[in-house]
Amino acid sequence: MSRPTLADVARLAGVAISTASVVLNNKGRVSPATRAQVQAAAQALGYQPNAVARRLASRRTNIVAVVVPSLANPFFATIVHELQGRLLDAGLDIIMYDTEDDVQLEAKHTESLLRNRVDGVVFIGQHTGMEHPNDQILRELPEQGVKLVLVERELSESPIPQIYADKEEGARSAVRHLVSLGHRRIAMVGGFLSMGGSFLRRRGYETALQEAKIPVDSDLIVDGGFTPLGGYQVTRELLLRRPGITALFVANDLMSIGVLKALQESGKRVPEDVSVIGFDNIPESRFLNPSLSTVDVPTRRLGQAAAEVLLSSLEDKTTNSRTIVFPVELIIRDSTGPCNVNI
Amino acid sequence: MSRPTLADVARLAGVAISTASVVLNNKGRVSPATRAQVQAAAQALGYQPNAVARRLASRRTNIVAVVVPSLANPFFATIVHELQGRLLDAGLDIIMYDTEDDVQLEAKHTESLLRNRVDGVVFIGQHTGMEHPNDQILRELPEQGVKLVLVERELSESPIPQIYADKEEGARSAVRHLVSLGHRRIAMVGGFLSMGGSFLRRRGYETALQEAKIPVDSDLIVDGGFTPLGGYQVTRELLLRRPGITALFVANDLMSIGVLKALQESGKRVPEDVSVIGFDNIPESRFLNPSLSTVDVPTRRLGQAAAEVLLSSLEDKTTNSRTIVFPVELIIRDSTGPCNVNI
DNA sequence: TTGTATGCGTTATCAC
DNA sequence: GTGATAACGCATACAA
Repeated sequence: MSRPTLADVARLAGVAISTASVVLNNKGRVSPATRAQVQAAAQALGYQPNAVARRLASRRTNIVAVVVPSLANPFFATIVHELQGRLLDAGLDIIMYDTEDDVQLEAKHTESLLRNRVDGVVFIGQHTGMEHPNDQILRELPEQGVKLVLVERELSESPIPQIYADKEEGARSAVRHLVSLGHRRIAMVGGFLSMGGSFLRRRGYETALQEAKIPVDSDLIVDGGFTPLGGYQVTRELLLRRPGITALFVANDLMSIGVLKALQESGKRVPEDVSVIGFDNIPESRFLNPSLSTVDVPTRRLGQAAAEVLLSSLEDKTTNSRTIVFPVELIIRDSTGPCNVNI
Repeated sequence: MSRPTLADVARLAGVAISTASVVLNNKGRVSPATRAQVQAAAQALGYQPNAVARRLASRRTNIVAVVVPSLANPFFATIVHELQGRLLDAGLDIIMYDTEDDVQLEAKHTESLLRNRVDGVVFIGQHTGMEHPNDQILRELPEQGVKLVLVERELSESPIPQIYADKEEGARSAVRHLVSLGHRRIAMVGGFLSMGGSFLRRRGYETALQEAKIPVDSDLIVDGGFTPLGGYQVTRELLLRRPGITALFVANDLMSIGVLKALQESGKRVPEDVSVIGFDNIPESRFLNPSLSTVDVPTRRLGQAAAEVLLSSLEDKTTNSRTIVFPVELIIRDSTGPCNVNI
């Protein structure tokens, strides 16, 4: 037979459907006797409430959508991991949308999430420094009655809560660290530069250079696509074009792995000949050879904070719009050292 | 005003609700004229069908649940990434459950997915070599009318489709590679050994040793918890306890990073003094120092295959129970070399 | 081709 | 306390 419904439970318990509903939801006052009967009946039938029907009737889905650029990216996957834990704890269901870094897919998924009448949505992205094609869609979500939280994604002049790490300051302090070691020819390996992928980090990089009276040479800024292979290739190419560089600021640790390899293959010692500093502080950074200086990003806390903000936003009727910027920490290990080149 | 319903559309178009429904679902025959009217009305109102109501009425949710041990684990995250892409393409929604490697949570999530009346579920796990506490729950899912696919998780004597990589054979060939290089004191760094986390790899390891007439020394089998830090710690400890080992088979590449570090710190050269071979072939392995010999696991194809099997399983009424074992490939790089120790 | 009527499984608002 | 009963928004079998 098919799955038991509330009607089946009520019939077996000898009560009305509404009574059974009240009991199973711990709502109104019910006599202990009938309460026990209903619970026994539900137990006996192995009754599992139909969440779909419940949603339709209650006008609340208890679903939140999580929109993420790519689960294949450990940085985002970690955020999602933390995020979903809290959300699940709160009894919510999570519909996951992986946009695969595709703007069109993102828009499509937004429609889908709307059709699903989700109560809230967490949008994870990357600061681009420019208007994102889907920004307008995001702005409209609250009007549709959907609670929204942005993680690592900016939306200017908006009351929507935004949560992100202070990557600009992180980049600035990383580059200042290199400068303080005497480096002046400092390259930057970014990711998705044309799409603004490492926009804030680039701005921090440039700021730090300017503060040190070092001219910004856009020829020293290359795009490694955030992958080890990209970091490797782009560094090889950079080394040929600009053999004089003594330090690299790399926009994430994953790329740094490829960067270190390229350096090593070309006979450059790290940090004696060239210093390298990464970004993110992924678990493996500490164990690279040499261990990687980097900037620690509190990835997990980003996810936790997003969950908390959304949760409270879901409870309150108030449109609380707090924006949280997490500080970032410079981690100095063995891949950065004094500049040994006289200029 | 609230969101428009099908009734609103029908009213504006001057037709019956059912007609509007038929038009928007491309079902029965409708005259081009009314079709256009309905579409225009829907357009004008910005109508988005309510997926919840649709599900309740159609007795099909078009939702599939994905249950994964941990999204923080890149191996699983990659599988999920591939998986969800196909599923989303097929117009399905995905409810994600991260069990955080917790058996109880997994059981709880299974109830939740049942309440959601999902059409199908993809269970991702790890071969444990033993009965899993939740195995019984899995066996019952099909009875509830839920299509089920298992990825990297075994369920003995079951018609449920199972998809996994041939990790046992991979481990065997990895260890045989070490043996062919003259190694005899070969340690294994596994993960979650007590929970059977690297069960198949361990079996392959032992088989290869036995084939080479090398006695299995359980003292050489340690648990690194699948993390770089774990690999590092456990290797340091192993080196103290058993300085004579000349090769290590490591159950995943992530741990290998820590293993290499520990070796380097203790003055061992790789591969001159000690050979190391990993597992998974993650993108960074090629760029480690030295580049890591490993076993390539077609992670992405696992996800793709899971999607395809579930999709066809969702269409057919037939209980097609195909089990797919993906072959695995030995990748020899610079971290393995001839044994230079006379025994 | 189009419309009517019923049902999907709950929640929620009332009377009783 | 308890029980009818009306939504919830849509799909679908059937009638017209």
